[in-house]
Amino acid sequence: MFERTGLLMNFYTADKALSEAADILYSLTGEELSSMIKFTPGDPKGDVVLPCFSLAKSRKKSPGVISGELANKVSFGSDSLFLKAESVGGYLNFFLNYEKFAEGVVGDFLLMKETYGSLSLGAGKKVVIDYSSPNIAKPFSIGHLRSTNIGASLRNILSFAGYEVIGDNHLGDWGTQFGKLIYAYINWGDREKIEKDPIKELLALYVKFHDEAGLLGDERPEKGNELEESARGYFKRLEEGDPEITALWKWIRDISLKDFQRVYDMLGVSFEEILGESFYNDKMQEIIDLAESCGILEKDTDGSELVRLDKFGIDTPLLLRKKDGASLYATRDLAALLYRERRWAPEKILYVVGEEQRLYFNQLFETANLLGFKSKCEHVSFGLMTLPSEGKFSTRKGNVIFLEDVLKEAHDRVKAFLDGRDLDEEAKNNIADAVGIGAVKYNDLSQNRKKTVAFDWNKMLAMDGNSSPYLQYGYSRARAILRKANFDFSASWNTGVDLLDEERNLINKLSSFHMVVESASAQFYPHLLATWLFELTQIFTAFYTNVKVLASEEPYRQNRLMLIDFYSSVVKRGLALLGISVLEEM
RNA sequence: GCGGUCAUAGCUCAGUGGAUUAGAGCAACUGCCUUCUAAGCAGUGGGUCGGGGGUUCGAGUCCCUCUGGCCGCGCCA
Repeated sequence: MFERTGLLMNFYTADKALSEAADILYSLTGEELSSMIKFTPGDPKGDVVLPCFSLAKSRKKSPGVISGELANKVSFGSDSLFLKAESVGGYLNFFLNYEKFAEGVVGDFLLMKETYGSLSLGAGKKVVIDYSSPNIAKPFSIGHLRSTNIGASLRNILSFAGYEVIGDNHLGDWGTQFGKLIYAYINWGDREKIEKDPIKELLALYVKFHDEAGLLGDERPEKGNELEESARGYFKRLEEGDPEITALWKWIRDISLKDFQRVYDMLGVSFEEILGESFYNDKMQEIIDLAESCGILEKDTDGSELVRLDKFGIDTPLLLRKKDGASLYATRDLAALLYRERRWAPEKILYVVGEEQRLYFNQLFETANLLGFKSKCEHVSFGLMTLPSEGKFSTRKGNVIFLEDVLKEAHDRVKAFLDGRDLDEEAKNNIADAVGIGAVKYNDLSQNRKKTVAFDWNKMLAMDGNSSPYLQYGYSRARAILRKANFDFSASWNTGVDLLDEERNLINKLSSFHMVVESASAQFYPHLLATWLFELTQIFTAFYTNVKVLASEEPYRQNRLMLIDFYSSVVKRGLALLGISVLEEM
C-alpha cells in the first residue's frame, strides 16, 4: 500500500516473528495484521497495539485468550522491530525496538528527503478538481475563501498522493446574472466609474438592480417581475450572440478577471485551467440532444425542458432549458462534464462547492448517470460561512466582506505585531504576508469542512495556539538551529545511540506522515493534515524546549540535528500542502 | 411539510473502519527569558460527548426517536 514511504508499515507486515505466530494460530496474513495494528505513542503500556476484539468473533475465542496466546507464541529476535509483546485485557501491546525503528524511519527520510510522505496511491489516475469558481462581476468575498482554500489544498494533497490533478476554476461568467448586470449598466451605469473601481461599482449596480426589482426583502415578489424578465431577455440575447451585448459582457468579464487575479496572487492559488461557464456556450446543444436521445428530456407545458428524477427519490426535476430557451447552471455543468471526460478521462471529478448545493449536485450526478457519463463525481461540500450579526452573506443585499480586505487586515495586524522589531521594512512585509495569509488559510483549513463557520476577525487572525503562526514559528526555530550548527545535510544517522523521550516522540510522529496524507486525500479532509501538523509541532516544541541541541555532544548532536532537519522538512512540506509558506526567520 | 446536515469543557474545535483512563487551542489562575527565537514552555481548574431508547462483552463513534441550530426544496448560480 505504501510503496516507498511508510517504512513503519512495511516493518509491521514484514515482522517475521509476529506474522508467523499469527499465521500459525489464527491464519492471519501480514497485511491483515498491519491493518489491525495501531500506533499508541506516549502510552506507557506499549508503543504499538493490536486489539484482538475483531478476531474474537470470527475465531470464537475471547479477546483476552487471543492476545494471551499471541503473546506466548511470539518471540522477537534481535533484528526485529519489536522488543516484546504483552497481553493486557484483549490488547496485545508491543514495545518498539527504538534503535531499529529510528534507524528505519530516519533512513526513509534520508532516502526521500523533501518527498518524504508522498504516495503512489493515485499513480496513473487523473482527478479534476472544480474549485473557487467565483462569479464574475461580483466581489471576491470572504464567502469564496472556503472553496478556494479547500480546493487548492486538495489539489496539492492529491498531487502529493500521486494523482495527476487538474485544478479547474469554473468561473461563473454566464447566466441570468449577466442579464441583470447588463440591464443595470444600460440604465444606470457609468463606464468611467466602473473602470476606476470595477468590482465595487459593478456590485453597486447589482445591488441597485435587486433593490429596484424589489428583491431585497426576504419575501420573493410574485412571479413575472418586469426587471427580472428584461434581465432574462438580455441574457437570452447574450446567449444568441448579440454583438453589442457580447461586447459589454466581454468588457465586464475582462475587468473582473483582472481584479480576481490580484486576489489569487495574494493567496498564491493557481489552476491548471480557467474555463468559465461561457466556454461551454457552444457545447450545450449536444447535452440537450443527448438527453433527448436518452429519452429523459421532458417538455413542460410552459415550454421549459427538464429531467425528472423521482425514481431516485429526488422530487425536484432538473431544469435544462428555460421556457425562453436559454440555458441554466445545470446545462452548463453537464456540458463541462462532457468536455472534461473527453479531454482528460478523469477517474474522478470533485466539486468543491458549498453544502447548500447538495440537492443540486444530487440532481446533477443522477442526470449524468442517466446520460451515460463514466467519471465518478463527488460533491466535496463545506459549511457556509456566516456573519455573526446578519447571518448569511448576500451579494444581492451588498453585505459582503471582501476577501482582499481580510487579507490586507491580516497583513496589517502582523505588521503591527512586529512593531519595534529590529527588521527592515521588506523583511517585515514578507513576514506579514506569510503569517497573515497563512493565519487566514489555516483557520479555515484546520477545521472539518462540513461545519458552518461564523466569520470572526479575532479567530481568523489568531496568532497563537493552534494557528499557522505557531507552525511557522516552529519551522523558523528549527531552521535557526540548523543555521547556527552549520549542519551538514548529507550527514548520516548514528546508530546504537540511545534516545530521549522527546526524540522518540518526534520520530513516532514523523513516521506517520504518509498515513495522514493518505487519509486526508482519501476523505478530502485537509483538516486532518492541519491537525497532524499542529500535533507534530507541539512535539517538536517540547523537544526544542527540553533538549539543548547545539550544546549537546556527539554523536547525540548529529542525530538531533538530523531530527530537526527531518521535522523542518516535513512541516514545510505539510504547510505547503495547505498552501501556507514558511519563513527562515520570524 | 419533506429532505440534508450539525450538536463534545465558558468559547472555538480534534477525536481516522466501535476498544485500554474523552483530547487540543483560546479565555482564567500559577510559575519560567544571562543558555539554539517567550508568536514559546510547564502546571491548575473546567466535560453525565443535546435528551431518551436500542445493538454489543464494550458506544462520543453504529441504529431508532425526540429536541435545537443551519441549509435546501423548477425557470438564480
